[in-house]
Amino acid sequence: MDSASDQAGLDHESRLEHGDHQAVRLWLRLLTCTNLVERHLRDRLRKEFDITLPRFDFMAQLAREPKGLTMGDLSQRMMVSGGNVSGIAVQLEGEGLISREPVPGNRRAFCVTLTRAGQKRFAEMAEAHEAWVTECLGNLSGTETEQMMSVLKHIKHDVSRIEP
Amino acid sequence: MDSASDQAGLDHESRLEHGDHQAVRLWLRLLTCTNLVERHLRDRLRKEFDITLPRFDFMAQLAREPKGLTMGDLSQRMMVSGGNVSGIAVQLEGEGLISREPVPGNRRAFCVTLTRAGQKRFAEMAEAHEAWVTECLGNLSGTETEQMMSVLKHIKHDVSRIEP
DNA sequence: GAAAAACATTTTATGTTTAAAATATTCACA
DNA sequence: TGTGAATATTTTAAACATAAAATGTTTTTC
Repeated sequence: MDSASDQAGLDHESRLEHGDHQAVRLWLRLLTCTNLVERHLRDRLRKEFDITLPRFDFMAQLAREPKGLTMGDLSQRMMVSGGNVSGIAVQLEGEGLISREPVPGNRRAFCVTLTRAGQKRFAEMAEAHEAWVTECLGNLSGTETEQMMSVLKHIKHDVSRIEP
Repeated sequence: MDSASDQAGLDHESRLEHGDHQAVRLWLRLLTCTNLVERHLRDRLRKEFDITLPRFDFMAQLAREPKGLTMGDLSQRMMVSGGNVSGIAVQLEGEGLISREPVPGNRRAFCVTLTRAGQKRFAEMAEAHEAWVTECLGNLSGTETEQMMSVLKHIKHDVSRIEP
């Protein structure tokens, strides 16, 4: 067992040298690359529209669902905690960009929607945002984009099988 | 004027439908997927070693450079702000995992290194970390991994050409 | 029908992250 | 030299994020 699973005599020290195995190297590059794009988008959103990325995401979710979403829906779609969503909602409501109205049949939940002002503001931001994303990822060939989409799907599948 | 002309809802709606262009969809999938893996690793690091991802990254950078790094080096390599690195360093120093010593010729800078205890602790964590990453990304075929590495390199190149 | 479980959200406490200001040191150069 | 620019780091303030507790509402179950 020892000699079989021991990587051909690689001891602890050389594991450090050669330790950056394929998967780890891929992970580091993936992380670096995503952070690079994310930072770029965040900086531009802040500079051009004075808004943060989480607030933009919040509005983006609502823009896709004109009928509105509950706080729980938003938490789930944004993949952040409920308390987090709650805090952002207070701010956006204070700025008049969203409204929270009680749901007729359920006094626990709120229905959150973009206000008219919120829709207008988001439309401007979304257009710019899409252009920035295209600037970052739009130079890939059709093949590259498809490969990327496919492999990411594969990764997502693998990871979600672990998580439970 | 309101009733007749203001029913331009279709315009807005169709923009939403066709608005998710290729680049944006790729970006959303990339972001989701990276966050999924990152969250998985963070949870396990916290559960198994009671350490945060940033602290682990901090130590990982030092493990690669036994001669030590300055705070600025660390900030740059970790791609986070200086203030952030500063805060983490205080904590790790308090736990005896790193040491900060003045640089002979430069009284501004510190040379940060892993202590003996830090090296030992990191080695344990790194082994588990690599296994977790392999669990997430190790099921890809050789072709998939190569495609991913190649496309990510392309993206990184494109983005860094924008930033200035 | 009342107690218990589940649900939806907010509050609280703690910690992370950033940008920007502050502090201190070194370098460039007229 | 001596003044200003550049460098290295820390501090500060605000936004973001989470987990856990608290609040109020609905549903289940006996």
